[in-house]
Amino acid sequence: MSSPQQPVFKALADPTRRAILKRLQEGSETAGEIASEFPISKPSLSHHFNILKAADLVRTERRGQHIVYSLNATVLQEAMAMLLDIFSPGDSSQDQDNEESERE
Amino acid sequence: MSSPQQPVFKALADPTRRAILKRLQEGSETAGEIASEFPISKPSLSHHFNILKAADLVRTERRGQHIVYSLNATVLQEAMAMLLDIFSPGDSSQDQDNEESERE
DNA sequence: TGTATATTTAGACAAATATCGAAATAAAAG
DNA sequence: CTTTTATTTCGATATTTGTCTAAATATACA
Repeated sequence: MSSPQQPVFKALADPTRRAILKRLQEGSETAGEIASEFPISKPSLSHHFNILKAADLVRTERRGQHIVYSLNATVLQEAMAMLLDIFSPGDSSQDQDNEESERE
Repeated sequence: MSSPQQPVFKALADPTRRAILKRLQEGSETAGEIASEFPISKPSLSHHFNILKAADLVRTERRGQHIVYSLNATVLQEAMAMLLDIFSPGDSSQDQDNEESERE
């Protein structure tokens, strides 16, 4: 319960971080491997990792010198559930074409 | 195809804007009505409206002096679809407990 | 212990963002 | 045409964000 989604949506707002998540979906990777795939510096990536960790979107595991990052899909699902809730609150009847409720 | 989701996720990153979307889900409202529900100034709200419009998350309709805002649920659905794609790319079998990738 | 490799932290800086009050625009009403 | 009401645009400002280089920490290994 009590999912503080602010950090999750903040984390998802950056394209680099979304790309990291997508990459991690295909399998856990070390920080260095991820860094080698992006055109930004390792400290910058580390900064993004911190934001993803703060949002609980990724988990880390030390393996020798390496730190392995892996995806936490549960939080991603919760974020989706919250989006679902926005456009159909507590009900499954989503009316895609939101007709004009003429109330004054 | 070709959904430029950057502005959508940026728009969803702000709690005020998510609250606006949630409010609009319950029915279209004029700018003034929405503004009266939030503790920030009307120019600030107008700024948020612009961001939501740029992301195509809301539509507007002039009605006399008022401007009526309504939700565009389709774009919200597309954002969810993209989240879905992050944690299970092109497949529907979502494994909630992402154990250490025994897939290739 | 000392050196190499992997990753993070510290500090700085430019760009983006959220906010405001004041002024501008648009439509309605007198 | 002037005033009133609704909303946006303008200009300013403080905070947050993404990025960098340099330095620090942590582990492995000779």
